[in-house]
Amino acid sequence: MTSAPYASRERSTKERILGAAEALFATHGFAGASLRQVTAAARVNLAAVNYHFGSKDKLIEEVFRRRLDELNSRRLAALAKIANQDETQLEDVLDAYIRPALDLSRTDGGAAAFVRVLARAYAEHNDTLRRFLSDNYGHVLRQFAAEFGRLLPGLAREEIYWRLDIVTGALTYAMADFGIIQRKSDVAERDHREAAAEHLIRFAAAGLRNPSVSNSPVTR
Amino acid sequence: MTSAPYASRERSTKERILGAAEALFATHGFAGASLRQVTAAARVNLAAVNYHFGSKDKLIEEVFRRRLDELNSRRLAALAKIANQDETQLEDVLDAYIRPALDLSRTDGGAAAFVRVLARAYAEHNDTLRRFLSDNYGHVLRQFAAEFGRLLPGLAREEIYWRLDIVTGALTYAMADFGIIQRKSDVAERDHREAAAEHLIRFAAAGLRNPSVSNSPVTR
DNA sequence: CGTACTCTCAAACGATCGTTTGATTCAAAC
DNA sequence: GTTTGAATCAAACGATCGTTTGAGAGTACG
Repeated sequence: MTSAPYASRERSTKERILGAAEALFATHGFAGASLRQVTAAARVNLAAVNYHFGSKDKLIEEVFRRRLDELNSRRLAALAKIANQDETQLEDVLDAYIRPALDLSRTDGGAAAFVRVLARAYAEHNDTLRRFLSDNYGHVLRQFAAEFGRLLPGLAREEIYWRLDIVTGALTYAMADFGIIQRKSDVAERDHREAAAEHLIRFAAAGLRNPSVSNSPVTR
Repeated sequence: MTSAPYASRERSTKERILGAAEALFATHGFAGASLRQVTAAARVNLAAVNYHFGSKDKLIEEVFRRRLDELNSRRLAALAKIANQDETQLEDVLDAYIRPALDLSRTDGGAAAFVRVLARAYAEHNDTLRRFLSDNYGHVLRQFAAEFGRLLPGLAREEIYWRLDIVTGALTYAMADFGIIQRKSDVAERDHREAAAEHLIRFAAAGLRNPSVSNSPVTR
């Protein structure tokens, strides 16, 4: 149980599988990446996946849980530093929401692939996977919504959620590097992400500060 | 060639395959939906796909081309009505960009599934598919960027593209119905989409109108 | 009629999929 | 030294995949 005879020679078998699966799922999708590809990339035996995780589906779940827990705790830690303080600006809360996500997408060591896995999970529209995300995500969203509501007292709670939803959409898109903006070859990945984060925060701040309209349709 | 003996009895075999493929690709992904599922749903023979389209990859391409051409022409038609006119508001251009996309996502008859296929295509991160989208999409984006630039003379062209990219992200997210906002059971699908479009347009207008900042980091 | 051609169909092809099996390796427990 | 049990391995399992085949149905044209 606690021995793990091979554990010290490098990263453990489980970790190598998780890393390889994360990268391959991001590139080829859950159905598109086979366990043979995963185990070959991780340089472990094919049977190791079913031995350590039970099945391919369980492996997918584990890939999610590992990164999502880290993202959630980073976001909440950043929020805790600024919540309910007088000098807190709207941009600070957006920063706490956006930057951990974009940071995760540029971490080396395999985490970069996760954001595309996450985006794909949304696209999969798999209800069980969706509920899994909602369960591990809902309380974070509620805490951010509360802080946004404090800084934007003129907006109804439902309006807050509408706008936060828009921000999340743009952020998800940016995380997956979907964008049409081609990073110039002389701009480092880090700088590009930083520019994306700043643009997104400023854009979102302006959108969130927009005064609420009563019930009229869009001005035409 | 022109006879098509079975064509008149219902929709053609090709059309039935395209419709079924669109729906199943959206639900299960390109790799996850098999040709046996597609042909069973379309009530055609398994070999019909390879006969009419050549391969599964060609079928995927055709699913895209059919809907993308329609979206592009609708957007350009809406833009042509308002471009380069004195009384045109920023919201009008956003409407021309956003509403055809959201309309397409609520059209019955199968088109609704396409938006999720489109979102998935982004997530797939397939370079050939990406280039295909860029080729059939780039000129539309440039025309919109030109009109936005006319209405926002204070913004550099690169800044326009950054912000338009953010709008596209939020729109893609909304099209796929990824949102965290749960549509209430007493709200019709149409009304929900309409509310999403209006929120998105207002939010994006505020974000676009935000004055450009020189080179300083985000206000903290 | 016969010929030509398009389309459909059942059946099978080889390849690859996720999973299971049973033997083997190796470190720790006794 | 023997036993124990976790971990790894090659090999095979049945199922399903995309694709191909060859025969047959149906229409149009001479």
